[in-house]
Amino acid sequence: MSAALESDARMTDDTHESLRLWLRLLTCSHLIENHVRKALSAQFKTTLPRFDLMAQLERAPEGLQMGELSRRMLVTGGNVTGIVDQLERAGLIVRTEDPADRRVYLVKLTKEGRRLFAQMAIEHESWIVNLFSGISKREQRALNESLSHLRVQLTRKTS
Amino acid sequence: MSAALESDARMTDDTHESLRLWLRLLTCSHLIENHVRKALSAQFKTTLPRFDLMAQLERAPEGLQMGELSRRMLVTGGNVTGIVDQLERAGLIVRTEDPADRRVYLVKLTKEGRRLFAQMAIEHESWIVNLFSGISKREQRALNESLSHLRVQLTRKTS
DNA sequence: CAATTATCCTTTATATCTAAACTATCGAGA
DNA sequence: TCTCGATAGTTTAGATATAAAGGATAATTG
Repeated sequence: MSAALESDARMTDDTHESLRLWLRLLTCSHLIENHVRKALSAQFKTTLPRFDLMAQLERAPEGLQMGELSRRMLVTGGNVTGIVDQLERAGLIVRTEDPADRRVYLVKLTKEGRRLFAQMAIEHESWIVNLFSGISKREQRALNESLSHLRVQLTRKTS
Repeated sequence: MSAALESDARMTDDTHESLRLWLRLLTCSHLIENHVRKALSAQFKTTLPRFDLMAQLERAPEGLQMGELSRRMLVTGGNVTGIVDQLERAGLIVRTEDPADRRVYLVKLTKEGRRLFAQMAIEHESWIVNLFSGISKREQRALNESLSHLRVQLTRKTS
């Protein structure tokens, strides 16, 4: 991001390292995101947020509340409302009312949603495996370890 | 993303590792992005894409073409048009005409843009250093190394 | 139990973002 | 030169995004 100042004498080595790390993290994410977005659009006429939301629901067969979807997807509630509207209109998910708490919806995949997601997930797997195929399994494990650690720290610092 | 299928017997270890890696990469990016976005909004009433665009220009004092901004920021040309419009309206950048090629604009920071970006960059540095302060310098270096390698592979595979 | 506060979701206004179509200009050949 | 394909940038329509305000329901508390 502001690697613009990387050569600034004021910057310490730590600053240097952290800024570069952030820049690279963002670049890698965007490259993968753009690739997956195009593939989802070309092969399934759908979008990354919709796929992401369906993936969350696939992992939670009992259904999820709107707020829980918002937390897991790291986006605002209003955003979730919009994506759920689209997927519901397409018949891939349903809002189920909770008799115990009338403020709440339980969102679930429909049978058609589960069927379609299964197809998309298989393709998605192959795209990701291919994108990461250039780096060794040992290095992937090391990256996974470090990013897991980073995620914990970030969750602590940004919550 | 589709970690939904992580327990699927069909999945190899490689699939497992790559999917988890992609999921963690995306999560870390979003956590940092959201934090920086809120800080930019609160302290400078601006947005991440605008900051990003100004950072690109700061690194290129001679100015950049719209298309070059698009490539460096990993977003579409139409998107760059919109962000440049906003920043130009705010007096932070200017479109300069190129007499040699009338299709082209050279976009540059104004004096006010450079002044404001310098302030923002200092704050931005401190946010990033803080967010990464939970992991050791040695681990940051290792992450940097691996992500650099990954970026090369991704650029090859997604271009 | 009535009033207040908190929670859940949606709506609104605005800013990104993409894909695709469009305009203007350049450059390479016939 | 004239045409045609390539390049640079914008515009359009539609889907994500946010922040902030609003509406309904639940939970708390005096």
